[in-house]
Amino acid sequence: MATAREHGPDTPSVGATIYSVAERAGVSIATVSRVLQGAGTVSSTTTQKVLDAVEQLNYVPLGAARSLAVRHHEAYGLVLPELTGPYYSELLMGFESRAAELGQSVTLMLTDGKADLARAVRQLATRVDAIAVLGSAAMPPAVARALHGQKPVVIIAGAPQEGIESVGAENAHSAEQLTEHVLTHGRTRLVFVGDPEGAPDIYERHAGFVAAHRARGAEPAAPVRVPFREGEGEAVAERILSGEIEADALVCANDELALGIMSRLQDAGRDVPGDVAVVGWDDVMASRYVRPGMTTVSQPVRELGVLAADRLHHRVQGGEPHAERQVLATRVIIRGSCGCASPRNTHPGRSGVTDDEQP
Amino acid sequence: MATAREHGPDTPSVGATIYSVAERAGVSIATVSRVLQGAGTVSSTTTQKVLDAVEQLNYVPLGAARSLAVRHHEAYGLVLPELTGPYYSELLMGFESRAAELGQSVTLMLTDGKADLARAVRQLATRVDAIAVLGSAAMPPAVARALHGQKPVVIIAGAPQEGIESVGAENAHSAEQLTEHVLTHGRTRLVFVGDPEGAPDIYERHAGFVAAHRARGAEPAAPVRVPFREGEGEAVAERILSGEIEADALVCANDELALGIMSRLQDAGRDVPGDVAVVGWDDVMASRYVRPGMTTVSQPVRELGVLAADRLHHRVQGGEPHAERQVLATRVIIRGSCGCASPRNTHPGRSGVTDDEQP
DNA sequence: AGAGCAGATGTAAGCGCTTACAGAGCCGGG
DNA sequence: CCCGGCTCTGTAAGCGCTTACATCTGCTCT
Repeated sequence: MATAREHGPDTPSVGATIYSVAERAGVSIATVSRVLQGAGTVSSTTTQKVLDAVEQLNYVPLGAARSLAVRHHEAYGLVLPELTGPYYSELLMGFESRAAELGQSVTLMLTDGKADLARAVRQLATRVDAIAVLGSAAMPPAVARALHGQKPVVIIAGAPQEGIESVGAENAHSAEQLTEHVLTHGRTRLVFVGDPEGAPDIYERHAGFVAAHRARGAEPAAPVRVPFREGEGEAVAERILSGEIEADALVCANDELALGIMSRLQDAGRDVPGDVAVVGWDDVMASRYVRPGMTTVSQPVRELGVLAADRLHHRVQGGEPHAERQVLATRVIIRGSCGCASPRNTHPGRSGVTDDEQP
Repeated sequence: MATAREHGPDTPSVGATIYSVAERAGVSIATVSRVLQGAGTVSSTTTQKVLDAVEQLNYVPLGAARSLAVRHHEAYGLVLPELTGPYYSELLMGFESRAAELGQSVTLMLTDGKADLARAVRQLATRVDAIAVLGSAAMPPAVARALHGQKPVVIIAGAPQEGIESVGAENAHSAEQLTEHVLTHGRTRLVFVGDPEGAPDIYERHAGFVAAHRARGAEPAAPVRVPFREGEGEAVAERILSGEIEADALVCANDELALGIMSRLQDAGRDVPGDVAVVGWDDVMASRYVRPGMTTVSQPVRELGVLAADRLHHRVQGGEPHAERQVLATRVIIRGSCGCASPRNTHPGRSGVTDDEQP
C-alpha cells in the first residue's frame, strides 16, 4: 500500500495530502505527521522545510483520516429540540466553549422537524465520540438505550433513564420557594400554567408548586395544561378574561407563557400584579424590559452546557459515569409582577443582579 | 491487508466493526456495506442476516472510515460569533435544517472567546466539506483566503471579499425606508445609534439612513458609535438625558440597543415616542412586548441560513460560486415607537404580521 | 578505538470503510 | 446442451493519516 501518488511539481493546492507535502519537503510522511502533531522529535531545519511545504501547498489535513488512525472523532454531539429563546442557545454556548477548550468540535442536531429521529441520532452517533441530549423527548428511550453502551450519553434536563447519566438544573425547590413567595403576598387562588407531563423540568416545577401549598395546608388547583408556544399565553389570558379560569396569581412554566399572558391581560385593562400576579421561569431578556418586571427564576443554563461537555469528556477518557443526577442550583429573581413593590426593577439594563433577590 | 480480526463468538457490542458483522452474518464485508448503504443488489435473505447481525452486535459504523473511503466528510461547518439573541439562533436553525435535508451534519464553531481563531478555523476545515461564516469579523480575511480554494466558503452578512461567495439580507433600502418613515413624522433631529464600521450590515443601514436624509436635502447628524452590548443602550440614554446628545428620533442599529435606550428614557420620565422616537432593527421578541411596540425591521434570518447551506451544497457538488452577493428582502415593521398611533400594536402575541406594515 | 546511547528519520502496518472488478450460479433461447 | 447474460457475492485495493519499530548518524565515555 501507500504507493507513490502522481503529483506533478506544480500540484494544485487543492487536494494536497501528507504525501505531497512530504515529497515537497523531501522527507517522509511520518516526519510530516510528527511536525504537524508536535509529537516526537524533529530537527528545526526539517520542521521548517515541512512548514514551508505545508504553506506552499496550502495543505489542510483530512480529519477523517486522522480520526480513523487515532480512533477518535474528536467531536461531541449535542441534540437539542430547537433553538428559539435563550435557553437552548445558552446551553449550546456553554457546551461549545467547553468542548473547544477540550479540543473537541461539536456537531449539532436539532430534532424539531426531523421525520426519522432515531435514524438521525444513529447517524450522528457515527461521527462523534459521545452525545449529550437535551430532554428525554428529544431522544426516544429506545435509541438512547441502543446508543448507551456504544457511546457515552448524557441527558440534560431530562427524565433520568436507567443507567444513563444525567444532569439538570434544580426545579422543585425553587418552584416551592417561588410559590411560597407568591403565597406570602396573600394570594390564595394560584394556578399553575404549563404541562407537567410535557417535560420533566415542568413536572418538577409543578411538584414544587404543590409542595408549597401543602406546606401551608392548602390544596393547589389543577394546572392549566398548555404547551409552550408563545401564542398559548394569549389563549390562556382569554380564558382568564372570560372567567373560565379564576385566579389571583399565575405561576407559569416559563417566561414566554408568562409574558404572553401578562401582556394580554394588561391590554384588556387588568392590573398586573394588582388584579392578578404573574410569575415565570427562565429570566429571559424580555422579562427585564416589561412593566412590571417579571418575577422569575434564573437557571445556570450555560453552566449546564459546560457540565455536559465535561461529563462527556470524562467518559470518553474512560471515566466512570456519575451514578446520580447532577443538579445545579437556580435563583429566584423577584421583580414586580409577583406583587412586590419594586422601585428598582425599573432599570432593566442593569440585569437581574440588581433586583431584589432571594438567595 | 484486511486480515482476520480476533473476535470471540460473544464479542461485546462495543467496538463492533463491519468485520464482526460480516463474520456473524456469514457474509463478506462488501455485502454488509452494500446492505447498509442500500447500494448494489443483495438478496432479501442475506439482507436479513446482515440486519440481524447488526442488531445483535449493536453495530454503529465508524463515520471516519466511511468519510475516508468516500472522500467526503458529509458535514458542513458554520462559524458564528456567538449565540445571544434570536438572530444567530434563527440562522443556525435554518442552516441545520437544510443541511439535514441534504444529509449533512453541521459542525458549529463559536468565535467569541477563542484565543486562536485562525487555528480553530483551520481545525474546523479539517473536518467538514465546506464552511459558512457569519460576518467578516468572525473570519480574518487571511484565513478566509487560505481556506478559499481548499473548501467552498460562503460569507453570511459580511463584507464581500474578493472571490468569496456571499449572501445577506437587504439593509440600505429598508433603512432608507425606515428613516424616511420617521422623517414623515416630522422629526428633524434624527441620530443613528450604532457603529457603521463595526459590521457591514450596520454600515449599509447607516448608508440608508444617510440616503433618506439626502433625498430630502437634509444633512444627517454624525452617528453615535457604540458597540452592541445591551448595557450600551442605557449609556446612550444617559447621554441623551444629560443633553449631550440632542435628538427627537433615534434610529438604532438593532433592537437590543433600541430597547435599552427606550426603557431607560421612559424610566427617566421621557415620553417615547412623544419626546423622542426610537426605532430598532431585527424584530426580536421583546420588541412586541414593550410599550409602545418597537418599530423595527424584520429580516429573513432563517432563510439566510437555508440559503447558506444550499450554496455550500451546490459548491460541494461541483457547482460554480455565484459571482455576486445574493440578497434577501427585509420588511419594515411599524409599531408605536416611531410615533405612529398604533391601536393594534397592543396585541403583541399576534406577531408582527398583524401590525401595520410597509411592504 | 569501540561500545553505548540519544536524537532524527524512515518503513510499513494498520485504522474501518467503499467499490471496481471478478467469479459463481442460474436461467432461457438457439 | 451450450452459451450469453442475469443476479448475487466475494476479493482486494485503496482512502490519508498515526505510530511502533527499525535504522542511521554522530557523540560521549571508558
